[in-house]
Amino acid sequence: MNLENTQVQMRKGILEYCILHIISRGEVYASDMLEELTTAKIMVVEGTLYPLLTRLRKSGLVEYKWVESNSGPPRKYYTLTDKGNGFLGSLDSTWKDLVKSTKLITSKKVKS
Amino acid sequence: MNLENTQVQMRKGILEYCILHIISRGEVYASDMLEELTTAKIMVVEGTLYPLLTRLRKSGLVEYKWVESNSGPPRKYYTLTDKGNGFLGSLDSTWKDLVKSTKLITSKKVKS
DNA sequence: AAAGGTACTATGTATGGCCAAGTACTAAGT
DNA sequence: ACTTAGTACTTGGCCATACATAGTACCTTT
Repeated sequence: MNLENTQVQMRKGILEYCILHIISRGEVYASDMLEELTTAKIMVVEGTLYPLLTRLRKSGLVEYKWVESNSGPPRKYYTLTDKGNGFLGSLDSTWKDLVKSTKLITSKKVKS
Repeated sequence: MNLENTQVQMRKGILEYCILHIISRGEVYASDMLEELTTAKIMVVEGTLYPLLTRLRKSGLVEYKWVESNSGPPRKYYTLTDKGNGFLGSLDSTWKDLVKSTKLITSKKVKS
């Protein structure tokens, strides 16, 4: 039980939420997402992102289409399905509740 | 990949953070923690809490002393160690960063 | 002594993030 | 034409946590 490990655990599920949000804003492919996540200081590696995208697709939350690139191999451009949109809405609520609950716990003063 | 599952994943790591916070405010035993977590709408069951407390103890973040109860078996009252206090401080930063990063992602407007 | 409640323990399952190695395609250098 | 480097995506295995479930131990009440 070290710090690094706990930080990893804290990210669980949140990544999925962030990815769905990014995709909801327009067609993107994996490298776009990695860039945006990195900018937001959420470190992610390929081995995490690609399996996650596969899970999302298998669950019918996202879909993709191949698009040719003029500087490398073709890319999978992802978009949200209707189901994915509904799911994202639920996650919004879940996340807000979680932040609120945590704030309640962590901002409580020492009992007198 | 259903909603309930994702909600469980989102909680990972956060529970540990909340528990440490609760213990940091004064001596408590398991049922006290369960009550406070439930009040904050963070649902936890015994099967999750007790193993977590054991992990925290084995890592030297918390310690406990037995205290007799006048209405049942004796209880383990937990307190934070110095190490636990330092750890909690780091988690505070980690959590704040995570919330900030998530906000950055989820509040971004659709690209024009 | 029996019944019920409280406090804690132990075992097994599932999931997701991560590492590491690998495939496939394109573009540029020689 | 062949090699090298870079980009995009895939796959298999490992680990830690949350949870369900069952079980142990102790105390009080009747």
